[in-house]
Amino acid sequence: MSAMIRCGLIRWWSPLSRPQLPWRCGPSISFSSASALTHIRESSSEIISILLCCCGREGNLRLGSCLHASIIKKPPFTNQPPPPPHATALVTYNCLLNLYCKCGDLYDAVKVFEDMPLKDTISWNSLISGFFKLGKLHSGFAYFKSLLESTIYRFDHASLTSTLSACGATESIGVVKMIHALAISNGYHKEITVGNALATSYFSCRFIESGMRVFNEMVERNVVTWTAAISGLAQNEFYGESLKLFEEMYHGVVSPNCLTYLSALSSCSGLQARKEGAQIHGVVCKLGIQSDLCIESALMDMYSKCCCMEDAWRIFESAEVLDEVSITVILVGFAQNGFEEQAIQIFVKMVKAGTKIDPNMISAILGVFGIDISHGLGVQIHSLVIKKGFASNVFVGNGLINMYSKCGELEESVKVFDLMPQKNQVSWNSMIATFARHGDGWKALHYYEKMRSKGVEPTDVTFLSLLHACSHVGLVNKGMQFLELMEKECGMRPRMEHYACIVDMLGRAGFLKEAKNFIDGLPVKPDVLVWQALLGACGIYGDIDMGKYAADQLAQAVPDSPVPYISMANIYSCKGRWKERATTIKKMKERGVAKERGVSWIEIEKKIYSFVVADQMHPKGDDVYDVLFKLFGHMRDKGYVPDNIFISNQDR
DNA sequence: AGGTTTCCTC
Repeated sequence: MSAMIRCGLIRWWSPLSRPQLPWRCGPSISFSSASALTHIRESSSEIISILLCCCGREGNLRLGSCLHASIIKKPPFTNQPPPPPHATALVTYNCLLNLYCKCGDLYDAVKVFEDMPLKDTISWNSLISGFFKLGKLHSGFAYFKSLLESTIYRFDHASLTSTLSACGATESIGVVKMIHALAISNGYHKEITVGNALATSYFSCRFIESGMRVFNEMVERNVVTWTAAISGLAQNEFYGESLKLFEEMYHGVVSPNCLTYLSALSSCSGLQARKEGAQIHGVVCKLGIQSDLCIESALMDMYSKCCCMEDAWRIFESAEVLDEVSITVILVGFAQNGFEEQAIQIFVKMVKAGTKIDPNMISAILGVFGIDISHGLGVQIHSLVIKKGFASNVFVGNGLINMYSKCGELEESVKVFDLMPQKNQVSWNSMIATFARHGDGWKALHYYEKMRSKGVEPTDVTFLSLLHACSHVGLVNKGMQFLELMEKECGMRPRMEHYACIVDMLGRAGFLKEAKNFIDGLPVKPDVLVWQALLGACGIYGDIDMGKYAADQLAQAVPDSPVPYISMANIYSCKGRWKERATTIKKMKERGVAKERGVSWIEIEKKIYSFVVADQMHPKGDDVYDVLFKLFGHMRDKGYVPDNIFISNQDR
């Protein structure tokens, strides 16, 4: 019996023979507890240790504690003939400790630890990593500290790596630096696992340079090392550097693994690097891991972020298994690439099919709501949120605020916000944006003050919404102050959107010269957004000269955009300069720039009717125009006069 | 290991 078990275990323990998939845990102990116990009476402590390890691996606390009981009843290490008894006792105790830690029973783990007649570094490490793996970081750090201060026991490389793993989660950079120093002074820094853990922790704490320094100075590097750096860079949004490193690895001696490909793909998503992403797609196909669910999700995400929904959809359709993540990815892809209807269809299908819904999917689908999606469905999703018990999720709450806000239900947004048990920066930003969107700039500023008084730090989006609010209320000085606050006090570099917002604000207030001066003084080359903002303002004030300048700049930036021509044509129209208007339109046509024709549509009893200007296609067109003219009559009687300012004489 | 919410102009 004992030989059989041992033989099986040794084969399984050997890393070479251990299958990669789908085995994730050890062998199962199939015999019943009772029969196990009868054997145990005669078993050696070695076998008990092995059995305890097995129980630990598969989380069999019941059988494990039976074994523990049998040890207490008849301690194997005291009656066993072969010495040395202490060594055996230590191993058995360590296995026991490991069992309780793995099963999450830290209370008994500590009891075993305290009762151990003899401990070694492994005992300490087991307990410390047990605490960390169960998220009891405080106790873990406390035991690590005791180990450091102990005069009897010495820490080793494993104590350092398991403690480092907890530093990443808490972003405790101080502890990372201390462990780094300890590692160097004790010669453990050359240990590959320590180097890997150090690099990983530095990246988790956003100390990118330190992480890279550790990586660069490592004498030996394995897949884990490379992957730590590639994913560390990706997680800190250094996508380009991450991909560069991936390329270096790919041409080197160490082969990437599944995790490396996932990290590289996420960098491609961040960079919207379709070409590189597709290359990795090819590589994973060659390796035969393209059907791994994680790889599939990462690929779909990459294609979605590169606006290639057809490619993303192909993967989704051919996927044999779907889960919450892959569904979320496709929902976000459709939602953010302007395919709101498709996203809704998939979501509704999933709900109807009884697919497991999670909060991430909900916040993803809430992203489809905009001005042209009816809010009836939004209300249904809100009730689903309450039914599923997701109402306290921050992401879901934020999604609901925005859904109501974009559907024009301001009070509902406020209600959701007030009821949220936890709010984050995005929640506050969403409220500020909501008020800005609804034209209540003062309320937006008020919520900003409230946000700061609660100790919540603003983000760049906060400032964007504030600038938006200032723009609509005409608070030019306040807006300029916010820009300064953002740069000087918060140390943030404004994005082009911020600059465009300032130009918009100055322009709306009629400060066209100041807007141009502001653009001239920018530290970066202005882009489309900025010129569009200036051009828009010229349109409001009918400034032909400035408008021409802005339109020229815009046409240079985006040669195939109709916007500069149409805007200029409109400015000429409202000044009555029909000749220049005609020349502008002619120029646009000569350059082959096409204006996309505006299409409107209406849904009546699940049928969609679309129509364009002066449409004659509808079979009941005459009746439609009849009603339309009657409505015009009513409008005129009520005192509403059509605004023909942009329409030239020939079009009237 | 893969995913989610906020963002100027119209």
